[in-house]
Amino acid sequence: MTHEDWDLFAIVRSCKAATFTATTNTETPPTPAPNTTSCLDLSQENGSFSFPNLVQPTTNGFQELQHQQLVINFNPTNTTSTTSSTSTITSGLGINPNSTFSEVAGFIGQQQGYHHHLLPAPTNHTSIGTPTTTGFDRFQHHQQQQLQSPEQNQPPLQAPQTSPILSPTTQPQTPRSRKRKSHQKKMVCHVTADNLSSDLWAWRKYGQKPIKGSPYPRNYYRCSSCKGCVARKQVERSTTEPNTFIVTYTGDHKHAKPVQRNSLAGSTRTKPSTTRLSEPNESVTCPKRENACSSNSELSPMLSVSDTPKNEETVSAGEPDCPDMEIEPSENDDDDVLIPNTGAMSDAVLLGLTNVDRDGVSTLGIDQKNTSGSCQSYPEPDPFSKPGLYSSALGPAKLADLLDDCNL
DNA sequence: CGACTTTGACCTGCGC
DNA sequence: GCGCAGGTCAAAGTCG
Repeated sequence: MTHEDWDLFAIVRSCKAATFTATTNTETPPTPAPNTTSCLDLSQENGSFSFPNLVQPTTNGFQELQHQQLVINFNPTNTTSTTSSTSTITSGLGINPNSTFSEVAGFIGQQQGYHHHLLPAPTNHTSIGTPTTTGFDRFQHHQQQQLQSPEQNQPPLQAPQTSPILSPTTQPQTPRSRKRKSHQKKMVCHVTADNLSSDLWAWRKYGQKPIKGSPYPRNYYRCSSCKGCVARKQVERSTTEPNTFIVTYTGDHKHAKPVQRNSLAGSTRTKPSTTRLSEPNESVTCPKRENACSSNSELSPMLSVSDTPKNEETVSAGEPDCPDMEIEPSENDDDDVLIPNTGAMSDAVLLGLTNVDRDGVSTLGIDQKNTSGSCQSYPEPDPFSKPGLYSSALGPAKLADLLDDCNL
């Protein structure tokens, strides 16, 4: 398959439903039959599927946060704290923002059969049932909650600070802080290749490295919605579950969450066609950088997640975006603020990790660069790096073409 | 022209 | 201290 093909395929997939397997952990068993839900479907349910933004007229991230918080708040048992190693969070997949915990749980359960996600994992992993996009969002809120604990009911959503950017706390951004990521707070999400998604954030690839012990390279992305944004995302294919990708989010978004999926990302390549796949609220969309930054008010206090060394909190999201979220231990809780992204990433991205034949066969086709050490060669260029792939603002027409090309 | 991807080089943390 | 591996930078090239 050619590079092109792959790209197309990726794109197509990204437009198809996202399938999330609720793989619970790395040690997970065979990938459960994917719950196939199309993006469209998901978004249909009342903005469910965590595209609250898409559905609700949000002008900034606050509103979203607010309602998301609601979702999180309902969980009294949520013991996840910076110190605890386990917590259970359930959030609604396509759930009404005002939904109660039970509602949400029920919803998830019935909808995805993620019941098990509602239960704390036997291990130290935390399960979270979160739907798409918001797997991270929710997670984020969860964190926020934690942070806000006592003294603060501090309205995270409250008036945005004047300072365009960054909350003081989340401002590490020292030039080139090379702190070992492994020690940073991060969220690990396991998603299936089929899982497409809806990552509203705009990501820009800035590196790719072969990972020792894995035939698949790891791709590094940073948020491109806003210049100062330090949010990062790493995507790599699971060696044990070829069909599963491990997405790791680190850093903190310094701007409002885009309401529209990857809109722009500042790219001129992904020309939004006249008709967007997404919703109406474009005005609020993600921003071209300037806008985005200006509203970062929403940045709320993030919680440092877990610190239990070795005990990662696993957030199994019942949501497609992040069926399996793990909060990795971090040594430095202080400086690393974890920000959940919109959980899912586009299929294109995910798929990009490896070339996968249309029949699902992985072909390891990625350009590889070898920086130091183990060098593996990947025959083909990174498929999802092609312009327009990552940013998913494809117009229907274009999409149609692509689909056509893919014989889909 | 601006934003993106690619990719070699560089930097840093970590284990020995 | 050394070397490995992971993470990031930044120049070059591409694309719309």
